[in-house]
Amino acid sequence: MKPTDCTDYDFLKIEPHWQAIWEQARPFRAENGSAKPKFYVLDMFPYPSGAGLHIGHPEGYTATDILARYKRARGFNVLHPIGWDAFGLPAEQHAVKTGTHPASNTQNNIANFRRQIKALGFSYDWDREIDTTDPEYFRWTQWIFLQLFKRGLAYVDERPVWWCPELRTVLANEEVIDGKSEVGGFPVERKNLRQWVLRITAYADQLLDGLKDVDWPDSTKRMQEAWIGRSEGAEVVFKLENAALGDLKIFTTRPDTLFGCTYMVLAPEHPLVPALTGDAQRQAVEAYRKVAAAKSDVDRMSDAAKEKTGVFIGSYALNPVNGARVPIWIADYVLMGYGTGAIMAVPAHDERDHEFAVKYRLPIPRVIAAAGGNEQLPYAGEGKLVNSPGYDGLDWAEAKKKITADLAAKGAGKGTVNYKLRDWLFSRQRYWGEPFPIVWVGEADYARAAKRRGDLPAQPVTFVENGVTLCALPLPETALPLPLPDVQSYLPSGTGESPLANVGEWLDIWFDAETGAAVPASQGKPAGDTWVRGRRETNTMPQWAGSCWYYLRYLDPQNAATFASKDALNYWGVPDLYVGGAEHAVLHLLYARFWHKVLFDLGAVPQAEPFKRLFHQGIILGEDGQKMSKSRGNVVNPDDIIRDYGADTLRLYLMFLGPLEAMKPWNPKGIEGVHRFLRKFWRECIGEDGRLNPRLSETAVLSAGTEKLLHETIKKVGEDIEGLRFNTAISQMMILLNALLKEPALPRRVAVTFTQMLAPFAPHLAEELWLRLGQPGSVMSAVWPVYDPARLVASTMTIVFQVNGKHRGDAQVPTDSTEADLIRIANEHPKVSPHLSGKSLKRTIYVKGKLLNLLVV
RNA sequence: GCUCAGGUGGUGGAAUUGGUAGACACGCAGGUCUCAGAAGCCUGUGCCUAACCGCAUGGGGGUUCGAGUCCCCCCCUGAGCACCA
Repeated sequence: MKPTDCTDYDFLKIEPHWQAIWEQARPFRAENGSAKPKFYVLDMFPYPSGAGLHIGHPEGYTATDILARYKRARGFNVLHPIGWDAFGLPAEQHAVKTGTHPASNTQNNIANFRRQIKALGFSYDWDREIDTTDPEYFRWTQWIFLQLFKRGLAYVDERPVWWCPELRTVLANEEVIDGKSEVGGFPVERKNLRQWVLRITAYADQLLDGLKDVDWPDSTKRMQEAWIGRSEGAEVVFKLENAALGDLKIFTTRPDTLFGCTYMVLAPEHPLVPALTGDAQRQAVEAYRKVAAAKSDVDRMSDAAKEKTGVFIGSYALNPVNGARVPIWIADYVLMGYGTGAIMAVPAHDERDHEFAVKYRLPIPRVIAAAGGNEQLPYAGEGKLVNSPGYDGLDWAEAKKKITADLAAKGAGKGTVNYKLRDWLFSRQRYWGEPFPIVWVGEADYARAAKRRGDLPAQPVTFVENGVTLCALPLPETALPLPLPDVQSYLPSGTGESPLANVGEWLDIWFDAETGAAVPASQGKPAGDTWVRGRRETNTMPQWAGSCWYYLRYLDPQNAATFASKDALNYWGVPDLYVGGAEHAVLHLLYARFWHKVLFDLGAVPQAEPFKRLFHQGIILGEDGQKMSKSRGNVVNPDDIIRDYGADTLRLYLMFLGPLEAMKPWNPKGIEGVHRFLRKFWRECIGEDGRLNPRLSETAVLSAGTEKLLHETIKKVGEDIEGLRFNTAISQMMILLNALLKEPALPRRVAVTFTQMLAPFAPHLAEELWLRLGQPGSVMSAVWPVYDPARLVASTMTIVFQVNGKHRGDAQVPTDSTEADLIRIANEHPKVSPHLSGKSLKRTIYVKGKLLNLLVV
């Protein structure tokens, strides 16, 4: 290894020089099976968009890179990987437009991202690079899906999607704006399609409990808690007046208010509605249901904010606590997807019911008395029961328990828990995603296959289409990966299915249920009774799938036998630190936790939580304080900054901007400051002729104050890196450098130590100076400097003098000064004594080593 | 509407957790070098002052010898959630 021959700090020469060396020598390789302690630091891998790297990427990536380099210097075997979350809609849209395979566009974008990331000098282990669109990667995504499938955690259901008749395609939520397609502005409607759904709700409690064990930002934990939305209450059974129709089940968190129930509300889609509708009401009910059905959930919520609506449907239910006859309404403020889709309305003690009851003139009897005699309704707080025969005077918490128990004894209810969390809609009607390793077969064929297969779910996953029951038969694990077939057109099928539905040869097959082999149905049935007629699943997986488990593949990315070996899983475990944007606080981080917990239950991973410590880097705003966007023209391109100032300066500036987690504006002037700092240090080491600066000395020693500062800096920089406080670490190095500039000579060993501290932040410059300062090998393989605690102790201290709490002066005094000494010094102090003269000292407060406050009158 | 997180110089931000508010950097001003400019270097820079005094961490009140930091009320900004019964 050699340095460049630059005489000046020519970063355009120095940075590529070192990047070429790293490219060739691969010094950042993490070693599986090392005896060293491990440290796994993970970035959220990017979606390689056509726009290239955004300035927000290098922000988080620089932070983790500094930590990775620091940890290596502290003797850790560091795993610091990167890869590509490369399935996704933009690549597919590009393919539709250009007719080229999305893979080619994706590979181009990846090449550009890789170039940009390498230009920043990040110490990734490129031997572990992964790409979610690589069949050797998604083979394991499909494998994990099969594990979920086998455990009954995947099922199919008809679920609504956005369908645009004009474009003849389904649209993602983000492609629908105000009820119109984003492209073309055509009207869209809800259409029910067969969808895969993952039973994440089965893990609701575990996902909630696990949050206790992780070191995450509180806000993110709370968001996940709110998203899961656990709520305890009771399911209460109301008999219907028309007993032939059975019972009406409702969920409530307030069984203590049952005596205050004056009407019931069903969601408009509730299955009992048609049977409960009276002839006189039928027309109004039908009309209301139609309007509600046309609205999306989003519309329903925004409309609802304005005013509640509903219709009486002409039937009655019987309150199980007192037999009261309660009218049944439908209203769209009750959602079919939560609880039982039906509620008891207690207008006195629920704001929404109150608003509705006022509008439709329904009675509002009070059943909870507020403690302060507060008469205002609605009242949702605590209190004692009133107007509730048999329970009057009970405290509400007590009454909840007692009423629930009494209902249970009568078989009219039970305590129960509900969640806001819904099962995860896991399919997309798209081309550019992982195909489901599933073939749909007839019931009889499934039954035959089941005899030969041990990897089927306890209950078959079925779907009825045109009156025919189809069963989901998985590919055997040995038949994975199931790659995407080539298609003629990336346009959707026109029936709402993905473009895969157009590929007849791939779609309709003879399927060997034992081996997973397939031949086109057009070729006729091969010999042997393991062959069944099938149609492949045409949906693909959502983009979340690949990112749900990528942190595990990095442990052992080339393994062809399993997603990661047991040894690798045991040695590396899960990331010690995960850094990424807060925009993933719920979805990605919840989905990944869910998959990880399933893998844990399978015995496939050794720990229950995937991300021990999580950190969100803040958003970098444009110069104008606005969010960066092309339309505002305030986007900062990393390539430009690297060209003008170098990667080291960009890295340093991104970290100097402010606390990592803060949202902060980019300031093009501010970057000059850190660039000057690097130049200053270069000039301290290298003279104008390109040789070592004569200021460097083997024999010189620092002044006592600067020597102390050096040790303080070593301490602070190390601690700040561990705590991800890079802005203050940099400012401390600036303080030290400013002091070194004032020294008569610079001891070479100090320049060396400074280079080491700077190395994680500005690695190219540090490597260059390390060699030029005559050090052997690479700065990265040097052991991190240690500070001497004895050097941190000063012989003098600064004491602040206050008179009646006001700062009046300070003095340097020997550390062994007593309070009496200090009072004497204060009295002699030219700034302090005027405030003391002619007054009498009442009291002194001495904070040892810091401050003396003299109270006088 | 609800729940968090924040409001510190002209700007980005520091402040050992109750002990010198404004570190470090940007910007600005003056000086130095230069034929000149750029770069560099030196000095200054919260506000008000000639200086002292005084004032100052969104506003108001409180606790304390002492409050950016703790407590109460209000205002503003950002994020998330938003009929979940």
